[in-house]
Amino acid sequence: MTMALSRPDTIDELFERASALAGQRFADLAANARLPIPKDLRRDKGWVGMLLEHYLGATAGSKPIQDFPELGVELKTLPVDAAGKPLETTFVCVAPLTQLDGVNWNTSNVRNKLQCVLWLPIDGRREIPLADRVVGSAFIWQPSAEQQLVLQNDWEEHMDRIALGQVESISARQGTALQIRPKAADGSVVTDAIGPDGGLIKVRPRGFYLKKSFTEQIIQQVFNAI
DNA sequence: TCCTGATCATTA
DNA sequence: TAATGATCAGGA
Repeated sequence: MTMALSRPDTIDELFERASALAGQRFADLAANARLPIPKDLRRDKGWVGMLLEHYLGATAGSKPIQDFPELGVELKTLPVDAAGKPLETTFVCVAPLTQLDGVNWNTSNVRNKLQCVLWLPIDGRREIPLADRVVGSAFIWQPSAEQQLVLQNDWEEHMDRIALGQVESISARQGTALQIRPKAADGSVVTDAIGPDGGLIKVRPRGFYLKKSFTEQIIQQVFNAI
């Protein structure tokens, strides 16, 4: 099987290409891409995401923008168990910790990234060898008005705390759909943030993540529609 | 058993 | 360092 690796010109083309991956084993996809397949994901946590980006023609890069900016689409793999429940939270983007003037929900990176997402469920069961796991059925999601409101409320609460210098007291338990957690290579990585006294302090970088309960609802809503 | 906090690889 | 792609794994 040969896949085109160019950038898709339309959302339909992107969706068709993603749909064609359904049922395919990682071992075969990796072989066709001439990509070595690791034993497990312990030291290659982003391997599946990178593999599928390759097949879908996403631009490799580290820019804080959507995967398919001309289509306005963000690609997210979603590891699920046998019942189709998410096994992991979903990283959205890095949380801004300084220079918050003028930052609001409508211009936020979170809103931009989540406006239109091509979800690609994948078998994430650790008891299955990585090579034998398969890709699931892709679907495109745009948040409902209700979901947007939940996300906005969470985002605003988190950003309020950050602006008040309380970033270090933000727990992953906070937020209905959107949580804030550390996001770094290790404990040595630090960045500037607003401290309790209003000055700059050094903290572990933080990221916005979608909680499993939220992505589970997204999957359920698609399942119910079928 | 599940979730939070920690961590891994890569690129620019 | 900061962004991308995320999953790991111990403690609650």
